[in-house]
Amino acid sequence: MKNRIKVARAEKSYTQEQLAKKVNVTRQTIGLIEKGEYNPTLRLCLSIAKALDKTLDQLFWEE
Amino acid sequence: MKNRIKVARAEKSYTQEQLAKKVNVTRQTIGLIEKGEYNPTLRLCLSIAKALDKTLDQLFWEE
DNA sequence: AAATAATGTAATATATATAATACATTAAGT
DNA sequence: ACTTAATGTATTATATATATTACATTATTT
Repeated sequence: MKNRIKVARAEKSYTQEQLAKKVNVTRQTIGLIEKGEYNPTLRLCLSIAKALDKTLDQLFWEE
Repeated sequence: MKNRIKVARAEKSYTQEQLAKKVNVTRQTIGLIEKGEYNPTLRLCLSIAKALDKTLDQLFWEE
């Protein structure tokens, strides 16, 4: 489950913990999602996208 | 978890069962997702989008 | 109208996303 | 170098996505 969350988060200068708090998950969850080792739910993907001012496609779509 | 799967599926003239088979879930799962009562995983959202020749944003993004 | 296909829906079971806690490591600030 | 912030990672627990089975209802076809 590759994605571009890490870069988008860096653009906003958020720490994993800050983003986690914004989307109501733990820092660990953000960390694992960024590593691509997680298969997050749509609701969480939508929250993350909005928190980072991106769309789903910008973060999760490929090709 | 509102979405536009049902319309996109109709455009392709797929039954719920046909779509389910393409993305390796049960018909019930597709039905519940279409009704918006489900919070599917990203992997499944990606599979559905590809099966229907849409992007994530086209199916799941709002505003 | 009868038969069949498609969809709705409910109950229980299983797989897995996420939480909670904890400790280790790396990066940044002083 | 030392201190602290940020991130990596592992373990166990919990919540929930999905499967399975089954039956009901609605739409379609003949």
